[in-house]
Amino acid sequence: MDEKSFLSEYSIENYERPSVTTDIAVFALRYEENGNYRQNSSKKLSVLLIKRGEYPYKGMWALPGGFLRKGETVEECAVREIFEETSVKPLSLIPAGVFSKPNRDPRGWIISNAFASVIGKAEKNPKAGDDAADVQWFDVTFEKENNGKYCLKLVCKDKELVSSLNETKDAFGKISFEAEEKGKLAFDHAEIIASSITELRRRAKNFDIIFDFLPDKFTLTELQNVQEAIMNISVTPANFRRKISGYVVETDEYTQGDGHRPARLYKRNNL
Amino acid sequence: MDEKSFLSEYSIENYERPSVTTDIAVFALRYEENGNYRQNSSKKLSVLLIKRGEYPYKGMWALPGGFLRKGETVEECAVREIFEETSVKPLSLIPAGVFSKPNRDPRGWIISNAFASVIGKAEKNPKAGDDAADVQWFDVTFEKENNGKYCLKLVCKDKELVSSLNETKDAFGKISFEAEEKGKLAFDHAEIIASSITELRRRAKNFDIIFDFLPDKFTLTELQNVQEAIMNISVTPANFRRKISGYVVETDEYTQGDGHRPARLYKRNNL
DNA sequence: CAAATAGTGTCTCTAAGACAATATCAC
DNA sequence: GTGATATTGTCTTAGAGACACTATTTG
Repeated sequence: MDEKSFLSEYSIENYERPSVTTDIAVFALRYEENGNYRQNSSKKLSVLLIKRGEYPYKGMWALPGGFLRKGETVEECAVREIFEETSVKPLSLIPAGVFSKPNRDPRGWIISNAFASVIGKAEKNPKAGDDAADVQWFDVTFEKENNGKYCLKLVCKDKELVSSLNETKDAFGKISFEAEEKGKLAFDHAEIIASSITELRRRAKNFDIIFDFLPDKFTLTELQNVQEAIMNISVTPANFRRKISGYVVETDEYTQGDGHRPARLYKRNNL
Repeated sequence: MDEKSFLSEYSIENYERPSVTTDIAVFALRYEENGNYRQNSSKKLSVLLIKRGEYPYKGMWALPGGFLRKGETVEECAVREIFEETSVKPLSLIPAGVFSKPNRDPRGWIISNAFASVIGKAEKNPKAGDDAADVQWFDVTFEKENNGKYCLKLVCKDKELVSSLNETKDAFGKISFEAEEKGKLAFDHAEIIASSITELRRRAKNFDIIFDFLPDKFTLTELQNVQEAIMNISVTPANFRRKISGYVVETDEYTQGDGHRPARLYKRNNL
């Protein structure tokens, strides 16, 4: 028997198979005006959530996502699902882990490929797709508390979803999060969001994805605000500018009409 | 209708599903004696490959791996498959990407969760499992060449598997490898090995996984050799010792009978 | 002018890398 | 003693962080 005849007789149907999905934590910055004409808007990290219109977890909030189709990669699936459910096109796609615990989905054996994703300021006008009752941006805070637990807080106007997570290490030292209390979040999505933020922060540290949050041209202060919002830190401008200098190129353009000194616009240094 | 009755009527069988596998690049160090009683053995990074006993790719070399079973996570699947096929138990398991291109497997729609894994010196006596015709450790070199391409060379005694890969960036800037010429490696395993080595090197840089290559107690020179073998670099001992000092704890034991000054044994600093 | 942000200069401290020097064992 | 590795010390340089200072705009 040769390979060709082996393959013609081979039936993949003989084995039980799981369903495969992608879930995507889409991040953007929300700009909050503070009523003072000369003060810059403050920036908050926010994540896109869908209110589930169908069972299971009907009425609860969840990440956009859906089933992998034949002929597409998990990355293509992620982009398609984001667009179908929220009419938003992402600028980046960062693997955030595979979630495959046997009982993570009440519908059955379903494993999820998680991604963190970023869209710029301009494109953030989500429309709810067919399956979703609502789509909203939620402000994100994710912090370690004094008791060693992590608190994930998602806020949208009057709605507040709070989860408490433990950091766990498996036998191989891999760190992940386990939700002790997941608030009104569907499935294991609190854990996926926690992993996504961790991955996002790791990359923001080396200026890896901060550019995706901004238009082509931006001021260094804006860029600094992005990093600060993602990582929940505050940096001294002089030091930030020194560190970022190799990653950006200056243009001849400046901001205008802000009630204070204009700022030079920069572009990313694509090296 | 409530959630319970929704779930009782829900049939996951209505959707077409892929098969899901794990493939694991198991790494260890091979010690090469060089015939001089006072000289330390040199260390080479090696990866465990299986000679396929069945179609497809019968007779070619492949990574150990296999199908995900119901009730296990992808990590558990990886550990089980390594043990079944090679009788080896890994010390670490590092996600190295999800490979889901539609035609990556001639048997059909099969997506693979790749892992890089490490086993210590002691446990490296592989036995071939049922499906495998042979199991061998291959010395690994993986380098960027002058023409910008990457060369993956796997050597075991007289056998030499050479692959040439291009570094590709997808629309979102994610870097992966595409095999131009994959030698005698089955499936897309050249690409998986390339991604695994990249991930391994990234972690070795922060001393993240170098301890897994050694027994509990080790000398600092051994530890340095591990990092050098993985990353294909050479470091000045004085500088390595300073950098590693926070990650290790000294013991009162020393090596003996090596034909040169004894070395203090250290343990990992589990903090 | 006042308020706010933009941008520069400088000091300190740490860490990385290069390199030299000394210590200790087995034969 | 010789040849090998083990271990420590020192010099230089690059970079991070803290902080003070100057520059520029709009109402």
